[in-house]
Amino acid sequence: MSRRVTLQTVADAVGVSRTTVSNAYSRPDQLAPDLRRRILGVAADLGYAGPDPAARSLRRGRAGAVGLLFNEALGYAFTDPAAVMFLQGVAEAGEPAHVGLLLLPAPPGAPEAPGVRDAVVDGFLVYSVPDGYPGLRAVLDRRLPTVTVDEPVAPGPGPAPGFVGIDDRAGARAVARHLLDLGHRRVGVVTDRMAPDDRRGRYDPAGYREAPSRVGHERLAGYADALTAAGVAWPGVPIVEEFPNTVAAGRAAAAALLDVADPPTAILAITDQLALGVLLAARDRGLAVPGDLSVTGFDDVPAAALADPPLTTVRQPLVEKGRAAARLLLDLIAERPTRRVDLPADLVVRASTAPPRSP
Amino acid sequence: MSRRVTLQTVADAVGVSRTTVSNAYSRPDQLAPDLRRRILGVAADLGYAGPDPAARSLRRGRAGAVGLLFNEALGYAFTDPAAVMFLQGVAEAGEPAHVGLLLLPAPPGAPEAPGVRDAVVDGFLVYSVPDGYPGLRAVLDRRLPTVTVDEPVAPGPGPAPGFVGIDDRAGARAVARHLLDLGHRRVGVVTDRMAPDDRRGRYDPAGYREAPSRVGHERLAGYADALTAAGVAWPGVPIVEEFPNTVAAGRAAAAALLDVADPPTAILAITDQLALGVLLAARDRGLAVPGDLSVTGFDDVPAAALADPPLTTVRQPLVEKGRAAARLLLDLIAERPTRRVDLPADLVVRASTAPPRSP
DNA sequence: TTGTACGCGTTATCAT
DNA sequence: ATGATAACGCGTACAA
Repeated sequence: MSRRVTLQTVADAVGVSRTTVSNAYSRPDQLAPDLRRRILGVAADLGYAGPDPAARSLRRGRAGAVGLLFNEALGYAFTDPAAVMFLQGVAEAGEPAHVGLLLLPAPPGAPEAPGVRDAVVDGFLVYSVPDGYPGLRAVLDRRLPTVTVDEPVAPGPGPAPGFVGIDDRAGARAVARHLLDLGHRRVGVVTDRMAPDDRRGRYDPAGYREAPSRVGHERLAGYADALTAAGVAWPGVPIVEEFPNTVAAGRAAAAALLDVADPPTAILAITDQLALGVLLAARDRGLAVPGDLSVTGFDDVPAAALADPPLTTVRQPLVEKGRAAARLLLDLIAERPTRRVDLPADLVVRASTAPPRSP
Repeated sequence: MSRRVTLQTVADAVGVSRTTVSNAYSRPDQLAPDLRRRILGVAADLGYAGPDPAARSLRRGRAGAVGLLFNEALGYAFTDPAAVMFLQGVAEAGEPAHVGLLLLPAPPGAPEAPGVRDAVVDGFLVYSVPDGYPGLRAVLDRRLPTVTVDEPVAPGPGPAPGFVGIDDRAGARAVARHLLDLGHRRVGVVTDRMAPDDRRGRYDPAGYREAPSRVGHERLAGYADALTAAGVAWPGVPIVEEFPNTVAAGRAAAAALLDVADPPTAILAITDQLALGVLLAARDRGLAVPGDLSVTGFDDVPAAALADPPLTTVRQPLVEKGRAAARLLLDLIAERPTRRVDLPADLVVRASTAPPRSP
């Protein structure tokens, strides 16, 4: 077995210095064109695959890629339309800058995050990962430029992370008020996991060991704002927690809300995915939406508009969120001045909401 | 400005050798636990971010990540449900192995593919990229373990690429035969780009400078098999080419097929996305599906079942394709024996097809 | 359990 | 236009 082919091998074969071969690849203008051709030719004959990216990255101090961390298993992320749209935005903004996107495996369960430690990247994008997740700590420990999305983090040892988010509370307030304006007073709430504790069932704000997710907290607070202002006792509104953020989970959570003596006339779901599940649960029980039950979501993923009936929800600019996050990170990496980005969240009224049958 | 903190800095501060500090991070069992704690403590005080991944990767010869190349701009890939499901499968299979997924920016337009050249990876996954694309050449030049999906490539200078695909021809034949069995004889075809030439409009097999995509070629061949066998003259069936693979493109392509004197009673779309667009084009013209027009797709993405009417199509196991591709690549990287993987493609009859109104 | 010595493959700098 | 030299930061025999 012969030794691995490197710049030196090629240099020796051509009879020039390593530097010249390097230039042939990385700075074509520093070279006589025909010498360059000769070098490339010999390299091809020798089976040289080009400058080693790891060595190159080590020497130059740049990686040409950014790492992405998700709050769930990677396979799941591609199941969540909101995450996919975010990724789309990131890709759109990153492509012109020629940066690769390194998706990191960091399941919430595993305390270690070897993928994060070994990632050859210039910075990190952290999507919707509440402070306290082990993978997030590993990211912060890398002390690289970092942007968190949706969930702000306590500043760590490294540079202060950038942040991109929306006004979840105002959005939630708007959709809850919409329901109240229609006349609803008996409402229920379906929420995704509120903290890494992985609880299911009746939500009880007390007793969480881990810090809650900002998004969950804010959306619930927005609902509370509106309901309280309308005289509906907020602790008293039934809230069911389920995960992950899927249609199936929404269906299950709605069951707990619906199968009681005096069911709500409207259900606020904290995400569209969950709301889609609530729609199914209503159908399971022969309940007409919005006749017997009004249902609202949050996010406005494409499926929301296509649902039957089309979902009243809160729109957030998901793709733009990805673009903004990527731009912010690129600015951070280039040491350009940056600022926090807050995107809007607007109520979108469609056909899944109507006045309650019996007020 | 002080010098950058490295293993050596920490070693000096603690009064041990570099090796020991390295072990503290990478081989905890080679160390007295309390010495390790002291080292880690000093490292934290010094602001040491841990072993540099580029240097580590250079030294060990492994990257812990695989590169992914797409046939379209990255931003677009997240728009294509089939691509997203593929990614989901890849992520599922890659996560247990702790491999990162490096999504590479390589727009078909750009002849250079710097992202590919600089990718610190152990292998490549190439999704649906026809031989001849510049980015693909760059991948092959890296001479790393590679798996191509859907489109086989001519063996290059490096190791022979693995391949994962489905029996597109059989699937296409089945769906075309289904239409023929229903009594259709006047059909039209809508296809995605057949080659990198980026043509739109009436398809003419001649005159392409670039090699055609295998998938497109095979699916058309499958249609031809069935139609010819039923006595329908294949060159004679109108075929319209559009791109990219989107609902909008399908709508536009269908218009060209429908707005003629003697329109087809059925349209075979080469992908579900395009078929969904055909459905829209039919609605635009007040044509009932399947009453006035039968429509078929290919892929069976989730939206196909949810369409109005639900789409008759050919199912391919998209997520499984991703898993298989990732497993194959991992095997290749580990120098385990591998084989080509062929997945099934099955006809799924739903409500978008029926006998023609007037035979 | 800890230290020594060397090499991983490249690019920046400066000289020629 | 080309070459010599010195980092870049780390892992791993091997010896102690």
